[in-house]
Amino acid sequence: MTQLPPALASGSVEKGRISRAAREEERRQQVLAACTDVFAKRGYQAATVENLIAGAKISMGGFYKFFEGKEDCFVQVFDRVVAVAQERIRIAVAPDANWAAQATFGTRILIEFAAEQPLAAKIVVLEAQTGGEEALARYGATVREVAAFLRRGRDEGKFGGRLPENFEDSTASGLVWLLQTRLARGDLGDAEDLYPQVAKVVLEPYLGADRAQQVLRAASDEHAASR
Amino acid sequence: MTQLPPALASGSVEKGRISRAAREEERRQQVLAACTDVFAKRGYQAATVENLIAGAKISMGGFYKFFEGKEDCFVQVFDRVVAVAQERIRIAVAPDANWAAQATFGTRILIEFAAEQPLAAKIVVLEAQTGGEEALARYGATVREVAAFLRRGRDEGKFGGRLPENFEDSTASGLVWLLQTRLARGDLGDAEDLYPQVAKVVLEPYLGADRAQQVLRAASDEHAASR
Amino acid sequence: MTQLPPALASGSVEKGRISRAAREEERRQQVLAACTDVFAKRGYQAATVENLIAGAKISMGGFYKFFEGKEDCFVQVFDRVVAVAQERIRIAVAPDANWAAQATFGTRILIEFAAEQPLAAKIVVLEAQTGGEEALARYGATVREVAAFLRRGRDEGKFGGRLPENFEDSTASGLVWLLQTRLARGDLGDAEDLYPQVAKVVLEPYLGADRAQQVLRAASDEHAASR
Amino acid sequence: MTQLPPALASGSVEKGRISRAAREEERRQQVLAACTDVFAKRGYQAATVENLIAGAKISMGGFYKFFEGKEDCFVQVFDRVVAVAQERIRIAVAPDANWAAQATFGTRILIEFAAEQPLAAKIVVLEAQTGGEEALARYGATVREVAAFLRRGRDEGKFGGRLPENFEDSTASGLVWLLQTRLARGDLGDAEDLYPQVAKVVLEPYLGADRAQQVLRAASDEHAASR
DNA sequence: GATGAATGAGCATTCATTCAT
DNA sequence: GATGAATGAATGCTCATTCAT
Repeated sequence: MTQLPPALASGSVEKGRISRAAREEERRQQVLAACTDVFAKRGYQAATVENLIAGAKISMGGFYKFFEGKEDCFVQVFDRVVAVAQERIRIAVAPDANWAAQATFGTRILIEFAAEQPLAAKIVVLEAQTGGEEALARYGATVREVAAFLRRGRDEGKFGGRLPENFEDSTASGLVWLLQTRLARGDLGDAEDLYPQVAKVVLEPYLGADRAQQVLRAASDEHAASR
Repeated sequence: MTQLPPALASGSVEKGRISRAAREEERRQQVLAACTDVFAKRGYQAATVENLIAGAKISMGGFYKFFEGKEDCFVQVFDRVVAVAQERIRIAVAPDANWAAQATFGTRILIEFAAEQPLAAKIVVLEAQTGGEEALARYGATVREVAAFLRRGRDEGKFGGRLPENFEDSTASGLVWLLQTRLARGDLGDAEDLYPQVAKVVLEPYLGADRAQQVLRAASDEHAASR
Repeated sequence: MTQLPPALASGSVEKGRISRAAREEERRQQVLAACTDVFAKRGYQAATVENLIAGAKISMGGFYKFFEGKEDCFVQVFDRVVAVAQERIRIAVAPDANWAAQATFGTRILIEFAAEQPLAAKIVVLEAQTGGEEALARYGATVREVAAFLRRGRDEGKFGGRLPENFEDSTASGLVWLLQTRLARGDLGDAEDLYPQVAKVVLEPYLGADRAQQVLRAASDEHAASR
Repeated sequence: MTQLPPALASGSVEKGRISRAAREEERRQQVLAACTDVFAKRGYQAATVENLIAGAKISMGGFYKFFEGKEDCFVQVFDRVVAVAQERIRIAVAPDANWAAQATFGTRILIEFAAEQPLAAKIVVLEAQTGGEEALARYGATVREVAAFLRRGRDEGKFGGRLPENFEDSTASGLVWLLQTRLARGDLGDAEDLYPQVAKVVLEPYLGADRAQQVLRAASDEHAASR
């Protein structure tokens, strides 16, 4: 099943409260993870609430305690997947690194995430298209966030200036889709091979082929060394 | 409305029969085109049979004469879009040209097709994901066909050998998605800018950066000259 | 079952059309009549759509062809009952008669109607209270119509002037309720006894006790003579 | 909120027990009063148990300690409203007074009660119709009780003999409905005007117009004097 | 053959009631 | 004892498919 994020805050002392709140949060994450899988396997439209409660092992009433309805459930699932991915990147990427390093590393983390949790990735990329208005809005917002990051790359290299206006939007959604399609077929092992290819597509438009190559090689060495 | 392919064979002489068969085929194409738009605009799941018969201006009974059901309708729509695209490529691309030329030209045709008929493209790339088992199978088959063509590129350049097994599958679906996302936003005008970028992604892995550049430039010149 | 109104227009000649339109209208009236009974017997809230389709012998789909939903069904039932009662009164009461005669005769018709179709009466008086917003609005409008007629009685006698503003509203709903309660118990035979009592309550406030008595006696004689 | 009846017996001495039993009874009355309002405002069917516990400020478990279920809650609410009204009448009406005096005074008390607590009145007259079998039975029983009292008026005047068998049932429920409709519109101020009219309807059938008038005038004078 | 009215299985959602804590 | 989270049966409604005309 789609993995859980590690409980975030855990410094509390008082026992009873912890246990209650923590167990609730854990349950919530379990439910969201189970729903992620159900949505991913059946598709947003085809997944029935009955499928969801069967998958999450909650009752009908429990479902409507957690969520306002099926669409709300999907939106929360979507948000959780995005949040988990963002958290992973936040933890892994040095905030004071330069753009190229952040982009390279972020790409790697994303690919690894998608490789580990293809169903979660499917939610964000594919099912969001049929998950109702709210889900579409979230999808758009997420793509814009990624695009906004990429756009900062225009200041990095001499090639940024000549790019078309919406270039980053295409790159952002195209890349995620690339991952998704690939991983949905179960080729998780290829993720490692895929990474340089993807990173190259990200970097080249901004840095040019030569510097992109340099950056990638450097990152690769560093990664190998850190093992 | 999504455009019709020109009637294929038209060398027949006998008048009554022709007229009958031709009119039926024309009607069939009209219906499929109308259904393409309905599916694209509403999504496979949300489109009701009533929407389809309203869009195609046929009766309920007529619908079930043409199609076995809603899913069959979608599959036929899907097949028709693919067939039309293939026909266009078949007509445009010289069958005895080398692989690089075919790839370059085919890419251009595909991009132009998607730019002209974004709704049809949406059917193939997006809605096929929620169009039932059969549709998914066709989607997979289509991607594999494209991938099979690409794979022949491995014999062309010295770089093909080191590519991962499933490399072409990713490229195939990734590229189509790139188009779709871009065109769904209404940026039809950018298609022209998009083409070299896409073609580069297709050619480079097989030919290397330098020869890819050459091929593209040559194709571009030829295209400009043919105008 | 709650009785049907006689088909209204019947002078058409063309056979096919008549038959079609007439049968549809007849079916419609049958369905409304059956729904009237179901709503009356179970109450608006307790009646399920399944009860209604079982009672009207239509399918689920048929129900939603006829009605937008359960509330719409109730509103249409309500409107039909009111329309039938109004039609009866319109036919029976001479339009150029004076107010007292109209009131006397109208009261008789209403009582007879309620005696014949207690379930229909229950719809208008009781169930309308729990039949949703639209039904409540219709109820209010109907009561106001009756009240408006009664109010014209203020010009007839010397007593009208001293009546409180909302006097007619109370009288209107009170009287119908009186009928309903009485008839719901199955005492349909008493309707004959009830009539003079009710008419008296209607007339006295406007005409005074003496003239009310006169009018009633005259009406009674006329009615007896007409038999 | 619907008012509470004064605690009934209070002659106990022992402090702890009193306090315990009294507090429980007080709580019970508070809960019933709150539920009265919830049922009256939302209607029996629309009121959810959650609404009731929110209104009565008790817990879910508490609710099922007090009541067997929603219907039982409604029945108890109904019974309490009837009991309070009866208690008021019992206190106000001299038990050895003649029938006419009791009827006149009782009518006044009832009207005043309905004017003060329209929501409570709504429970008895309107919502009881949709409050389930038991509630309907109680409604019938209550109406019969009132009718039984009225029926004793047949011995009082020379007119009682010719009245139809079920005359009193109609009068009883009709009158209460008259009040309800009137008060539901918010015309609480009119209650004073309404009283003579209602009392007249009650008395006349038994005493005849003249004696009814006398009795009413006498009661009116007495009432004025007692102020 | 062609039509579109009729069918009814299936779905999302609500809420009275129970029972573990 | 008191609490309120969990349960799941029941309901209003949609829509793919059939079949009488």
